[in-house]
Amino acid sequence: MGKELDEIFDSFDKKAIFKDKFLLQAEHKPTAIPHREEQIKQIAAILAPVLRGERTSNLFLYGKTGTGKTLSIQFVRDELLKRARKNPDFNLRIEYINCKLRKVSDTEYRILAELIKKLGGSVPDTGLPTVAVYNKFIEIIDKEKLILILIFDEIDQAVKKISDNFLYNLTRLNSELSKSQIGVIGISNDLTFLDSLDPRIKSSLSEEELVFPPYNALQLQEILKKRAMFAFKSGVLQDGVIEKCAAFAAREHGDARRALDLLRIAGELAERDNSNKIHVKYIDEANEKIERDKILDVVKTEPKQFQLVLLAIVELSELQKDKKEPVFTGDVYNLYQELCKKHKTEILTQRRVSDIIQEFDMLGIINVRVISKGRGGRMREIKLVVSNKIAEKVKEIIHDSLNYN
DNA sequence: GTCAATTCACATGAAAGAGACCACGGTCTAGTG
DNA sequence: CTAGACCGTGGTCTCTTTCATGTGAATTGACGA
Repeated sequence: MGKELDEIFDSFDKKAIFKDKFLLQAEHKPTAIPHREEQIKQIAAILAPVLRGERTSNLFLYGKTGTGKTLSIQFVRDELLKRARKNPDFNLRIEYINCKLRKVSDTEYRILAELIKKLGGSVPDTGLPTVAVYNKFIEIIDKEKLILILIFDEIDQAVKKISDNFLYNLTRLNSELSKSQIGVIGISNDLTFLDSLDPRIKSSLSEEELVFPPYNALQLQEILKKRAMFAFKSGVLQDGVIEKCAAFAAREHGDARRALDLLRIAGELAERDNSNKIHVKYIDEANEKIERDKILDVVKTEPKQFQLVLLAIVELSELQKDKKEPVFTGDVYNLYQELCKKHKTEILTQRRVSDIIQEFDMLGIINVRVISKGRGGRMREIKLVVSNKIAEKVKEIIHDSLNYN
């Protein structure tokens, strides 16, 4: 056994593939962001007044995932902070909050708590009235002259969960501050988000707007090439690998992050195979692996009731596959009830299951469309978007986790 | 045949309850001098 | 006398139920050509 392990470790030691894998990881911040020069300049121009200690216009950024929004804004942020340090007249703080992380920001309370924590205060996780947290927030900010810029990434998620008067409160907060000033930057990948807002909030939040268009395949290639040059040893990339990665990602609305992930995982797969070259086939494998990991991870961590609902969906779509009939809400609910009985679990109402189905849609495991069959009623048409192989795996996992507790 | 009303099977919303967690302030207890 | 243990109250959170209202088009049925 020891010898075998040695072999495994040895082969990793040789590092046949990577020179610097970190360059391909999502956390890596490149020093240059290709094809985003224009946006960066504009952001900088909009935010520049903070260097004089003035409030900036609120700013709103759109763009699909992986179009460089977060990267660009963080780039500008770092530059601003670098400069502002030289000016002792006031404090500049730019805080970044990702509203997608559930633990951080499912509620108004938590977002505020998170902000306060970042600003050096502390708030209990629960127990205080929200108003008290607001007051504490204001108190902390207004202690001294502070120019505060709040960046809310994926702000649409937060608003969906909370309601938009959170944003209203926030934009109105300036009037309660005597010394300090707050600027808000919202980032959203839902292009229709602004339209769904209350007009008053909309106008105050989006004093400035900026759109990040998706990268096209050529741009993606360029980005990948730049990174790959330093991330991989020379000569490990087979011809066409970059092109294929770019093509895959371009299909996914020009998602650069996805492209980089693909490349990195393809590299890892090659490494595991003891290959010293990344072949095109590894890209396909990597693509599959990303999908699989994403879904299996979700499935594993989902609570029992969710798993039962998903199991019902998976089994039904299996049944219906030959007939080419899609699955509908009612079918799912019926089977779900049976499964609950079988596993001695209490049965949730249809109302709740309806919501659960919708959550699976948002997680990207199923595809949902509301259709009307005329007098036959109105319901969701549910399609599983995972391959058969993964669906099988999902079933296995759910069965396991249901039987073990 | 045509057109509006009807009807189905849910979707979608709003409100509120249950049970868990927690902070805060007050009261009680035990250890200390 | 004081620090810490121990309540009770009131707040939040998540998950869920209950009640209410909305909805798109197939079907129905009355109507007129």
